[in-house]
Amino acid sequence: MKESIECEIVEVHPQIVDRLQKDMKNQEQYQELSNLFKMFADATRCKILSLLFHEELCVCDIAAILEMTHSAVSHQLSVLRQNRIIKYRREGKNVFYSLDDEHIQMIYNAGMAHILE
Amino acid sequence: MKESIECEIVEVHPQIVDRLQKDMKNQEQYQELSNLFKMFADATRCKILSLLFHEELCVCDIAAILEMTHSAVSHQLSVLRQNRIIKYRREGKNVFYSLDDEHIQMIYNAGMAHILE
DNA sequence: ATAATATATGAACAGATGTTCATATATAAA
DNA sequence: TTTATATATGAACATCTGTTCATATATTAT
Repeated sequence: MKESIECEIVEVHPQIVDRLQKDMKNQEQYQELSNLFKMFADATRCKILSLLFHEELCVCDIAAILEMTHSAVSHQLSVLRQNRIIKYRREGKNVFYSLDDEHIQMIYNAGMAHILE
Repeated sequence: MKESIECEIVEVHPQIVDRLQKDMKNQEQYQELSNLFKMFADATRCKILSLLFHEELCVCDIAAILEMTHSAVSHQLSVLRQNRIIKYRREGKNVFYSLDDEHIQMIYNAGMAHILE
């Protein structure tokens, strides 16, 4: 704690700290942003999203493609749905999922571009 | 388990499943992609990155700006460094951190565009 | 060499996350 | 209505994650 308190008083570069601290005022925005990225921060969800880039799919097909239980897939779809990443449409017994907006693919592609460089 | 086994045998749309399953072969790539997004999936790391978009900064300044302990900041910088998101440069007692490549800001901006829509 | 400052790091801990299992709901067919 | 199929969901559990605390290392000044 000693070093911490001293450094807050002494501040290595006070003008830099003062200037940049103003950009940090919107705490909620960073929380929202990190929550968005959290949706991409799991391999299963990345796979689901990359599948939905092709076409809308029902839970059963996604589970079959990924060789996972329906429950695990449904839970992840629920997370993605609650975070407005995907939307759904019921058709008889099936529920078809698709992307909610095209920003999602842009984020995904930006990440993929980094991986593939 | 019953439903799961039956559905893997019956497969709701076999041709769709067969076709899309081929894209799923590169499991490692999805792991790598989700690991990349994990770097953005924490509010503290998002703040650190947004600071480094402006200029290189030392640990002490980042800690002062974010009003966090040096230790917490240093741990996060260590995570970002190990994942090649940021690089560092020592100058006397200070260690200055900066972005490792410009893809990082593109990913961040794509996420921010979604938030701000 | 000693002290001070800046940063790094290991261990511990609490909280978050993802899957599984069991069960519930919804729709359609018989 | 009963049965089968598709999906959803709550609880439990193990694992992962982020912070704190204590301590270590590195550099500079005295």
